[in-house]
Amino acid sequence: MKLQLQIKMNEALFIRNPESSELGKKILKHSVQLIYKSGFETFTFKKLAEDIGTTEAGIYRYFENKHKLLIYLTAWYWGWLEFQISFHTNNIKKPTEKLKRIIKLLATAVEDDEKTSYLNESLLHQIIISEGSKAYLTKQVEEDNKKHFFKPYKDLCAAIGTIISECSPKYKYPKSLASTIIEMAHFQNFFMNNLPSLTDFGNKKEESEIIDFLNDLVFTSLKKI
Amino acid sequence: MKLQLQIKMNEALFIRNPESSELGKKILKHSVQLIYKSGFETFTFKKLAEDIGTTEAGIYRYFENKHKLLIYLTAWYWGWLEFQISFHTNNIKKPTEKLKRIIKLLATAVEDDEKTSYLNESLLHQIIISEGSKAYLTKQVEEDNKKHFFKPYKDLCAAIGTIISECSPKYKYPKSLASTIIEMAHFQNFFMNNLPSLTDFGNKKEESEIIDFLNDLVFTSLKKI
DNA sequence: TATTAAATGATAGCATTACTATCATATATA
DNA sequence: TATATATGATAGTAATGCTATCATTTAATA
Repeated sequence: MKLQLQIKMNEALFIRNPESSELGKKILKHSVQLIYKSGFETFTFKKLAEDIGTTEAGIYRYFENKHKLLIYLTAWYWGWLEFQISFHTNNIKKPTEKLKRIIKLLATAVEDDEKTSYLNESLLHQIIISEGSKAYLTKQVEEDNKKHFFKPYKDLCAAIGTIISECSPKYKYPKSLASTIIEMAHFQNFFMNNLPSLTDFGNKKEESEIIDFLNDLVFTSLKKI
Repeated sequence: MKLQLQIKMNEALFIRNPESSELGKKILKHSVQLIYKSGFETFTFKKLAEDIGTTEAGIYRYFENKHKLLIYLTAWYWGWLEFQISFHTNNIKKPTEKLKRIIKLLATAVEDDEKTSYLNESLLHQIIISEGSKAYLTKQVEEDNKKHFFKPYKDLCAAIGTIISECSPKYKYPKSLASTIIEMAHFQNFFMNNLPSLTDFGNKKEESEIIDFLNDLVFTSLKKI
C-alpha cells in the first residue's frame, strides 16, 4: 500500500489547484527545481513553461504570479513540516525531548519523501532557507496575512511555542523563541554555507553544529527558570 | 562646528560615488524614501528618477542596478551602526553592559541623524528590517561576498562576537549568537508589526519588549557558563 | 577669461518580464 | 454523442531593465 500525503492548501493561493492535474504537478515540481537552481529573482513563468514544455499562459491558469507560487511552496513546506514533526514526536511524553527532535527536524536537510512525488522536499528545504522569508518580507504582507496565507507557518510556530511553554511554563517569550528557532535554523544554515564568518560553523560546515547551537540557546533559556 | 560623518564605502558598489554630487545624494535620499514607502520589489529606477526629477539614465550613471543600490544602503547602515555602537559604548568597561547597550541600539528605532542630511537613518532602519536580508539572500551572494560587499555587516557581527566572548570566554557560539541577535532584533520587530502571533509582543507592540527578550536570550546563554 | 573636461538632461531604442486575450484542439464526462 | 474542461498555440500590450547618443549646463584649469 502506498500512502498518499495530501496537505490541504489555502484555495486563494492558486487559480486552479495544481495538485489536481498532471500539468499542475509539473508546475510544482519544475518550479522547485528551477528556483533551487537559479534563485527566485531570475525565475520567470516563461522559463518555467519552457522547462516543462508548456506555454506561459498555461502557468498563469494555475498561479496568478510567481509571488503566489512562492507563498504556495512555503505554505506547503510548513504544512509538510508540521506533519513531520507531529509524526516524529508522536508518543514522546517529555516536552524537552519533543523540542530537541523539533530542532533537529528544523535544522536537518530532509530526504526526499516518496509520498509526494511531485515535490522534492530536499530541494524545497533549500528554497525555504534561501527564499522563504521573501514570502512575507513584502509590502503586501498585511493583505496576504488577512487571506491566511501564512497560517501554516503561524500554526507551526504556535505548536512549537506550546511545547516551549510545556517545558517551562513561566518562560515569558515562548512564541518569539519559537520563531527565533525556526528562522535561525535556516539563517545559520545559509550563513554557514555562504557567509561563514557570521557563524561558528565555518570549518566543518555540519548541520549538527547548528543543532547544538540551537539546543544550547533554547535550553539555557528554559532551564534557568 | 558641524561634524560631517563620512562612512567609507566599497567603491565596487557604485559606478560614480553618490556622495560626491548633489544628484548622487538625491539618489540616496529619495531611494530610501521610495523603498520605505512602497517596498523594494516595486521600486524601479524609473520611479526614482521621476521622484527626483531626473532621468533613468541619470541614475544608471551612479548605480549599476537596484540590487547594488540596496547593498549600498545596507552596507552604509551597518557601517553607521557600528560607529553608533562604538560611540555609545565608548568608556564602558564591563562587556555585559556593552552588550546590553548594543542590543538596545540594534532593536531601537533610531532618530534621524543630522550629521548625514542625505540619508534618513530612521527610514533606513525600517528598510533594513523589511528588505535588509534580500541584499544577501540571492544566488550572487558568493560573488558579492568576494567583492567584500558584506564587510560592514560581518565586521559588526565580529565586533559583537568579540564582546560576547569577553562576557563568557568559554561560550562556544559567539559569532552565531551575534548574528542571531542582529537578525532577531529586526525579525522580531517585523513580526511584531506584521505577523504579531509569531511573537509575544502583539499587545503592546513596544520595542522594549524585544530588547527584554533579546537580553534574556543572550544573558541566560552566557551566564550558565 | 577662455578652454576643456565632467556631469547632467533629453530622447531613443531594445530585449525581457509580466501579464491578458483569443481561438483551436484534445480529452474526459454525462 | 453532446458538452464541458484542460491544454496548446499565438498574439499583443504595458512595464521593466537596461544601453547609447547627443546636446547642454556646470565646474576645473590653463
